[in-house]
Amino acid sequence: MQLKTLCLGLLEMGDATGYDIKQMFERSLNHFHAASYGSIYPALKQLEQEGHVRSRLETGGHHPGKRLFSLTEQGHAHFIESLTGTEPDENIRSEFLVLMFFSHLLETAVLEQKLDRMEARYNNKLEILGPLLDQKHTAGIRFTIEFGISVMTAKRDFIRKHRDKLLSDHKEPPHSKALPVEKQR
Amino acid sequence: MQLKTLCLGLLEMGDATGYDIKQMFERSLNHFHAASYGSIYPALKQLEQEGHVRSRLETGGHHPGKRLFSLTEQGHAHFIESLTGTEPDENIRSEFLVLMFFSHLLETAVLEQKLDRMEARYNNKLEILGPLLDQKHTAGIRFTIEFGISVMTAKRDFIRKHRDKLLSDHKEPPHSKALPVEKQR
DNA sequence: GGACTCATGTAAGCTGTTACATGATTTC
DNA sequence: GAAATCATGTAACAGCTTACATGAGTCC
Repeated sequence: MQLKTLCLGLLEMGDATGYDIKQMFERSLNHFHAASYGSIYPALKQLEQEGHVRSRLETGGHHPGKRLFSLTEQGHAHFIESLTGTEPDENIRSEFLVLMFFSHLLETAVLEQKLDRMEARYNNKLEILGPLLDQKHTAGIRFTIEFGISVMTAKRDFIRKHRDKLLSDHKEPPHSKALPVEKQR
Repeated sequence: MQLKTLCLGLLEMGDATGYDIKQMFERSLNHFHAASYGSIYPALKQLEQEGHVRSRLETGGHHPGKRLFSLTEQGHAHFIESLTGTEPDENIRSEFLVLMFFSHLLETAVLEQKLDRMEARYNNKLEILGPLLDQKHTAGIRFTIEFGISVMTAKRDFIRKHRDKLLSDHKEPPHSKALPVEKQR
């Protein structure tokens, strides 16, 4: 699924600026889809050329010059069609697991640091997801949040459970130069 | 992390052809990183230009013309450095969760189909991962397989647990045209 | 002899990121 | 008045996928 399609979907929830859409990505879709301004603004522009959205420049108010986008009938129809037609799937690219795959080539201290950082990262994501449950959501959105929490928890707990054994069984790789380990921020 | 770095890593396990590397991706890294021939062969070519790998054409044997790649000292050093320097992280792009996010816009039958297909997909991946545990692996590789199994299981079980409630609470979206649902393959 | 697996590679192009460039408004 | 947030956009280019093109060897 392209970003364009997703932008269309987010406009189903109400008119929004490019900035607003970026916020939604960061707040609600963060754990399963990212997007940058450099792709959002061009996507919106293209969608307008294709007639899927319309935009108007705000004149009064606090922020004159703001460009508010809204979905057209055509855009709505197109979105539903795309949704129905997309196969449920996932793309995962885990640098963490790559690191683990080659853990026998890492120094023990480095391996330990990677495990700890990843655990912290999962904890961090859980701390962001948790409070989202207090808000009102559609059943589907709630599903995505709870799904995210379940999966992050499984990942974090897996690290917690296997960390010590992995480290105690670990041997220093040959030719390791014992460089100082970069400090955790 | 770039594909080039990963190819270097796979060559740490022994000399290999581009084809072999593709096989490794499909067999062992499948659940956390994909790669196509169209990216593997150019990556290998570049790595050779950079002096990180060397290649020789097989002359005798069953497959003359096979190009076997091997890591150079420089390539090894570069790989270790890259590994040590990469932050443990993940990139997720889940079309499934996008679908769920907008589930209120899907017809009940379509939603049901998406959930079932995703569950089947997770089951499928579990069936591939399970037998990998019977083979001998480094502790790190075993970690990635078991991690994958834990996570896939959590995802599949989440769907199983929430499927019925989501479907029974679900309302047909307005203006749904009740098109026939594409049959499952 | 047909199907499948092994094996290599290129070209076009899609999709997105990073970094840059700018400026108004709000909060402290 | 400084910092943070709100707000829009572009240009360069990275990185990968898809589809194409080809051919030998193996299994049944």
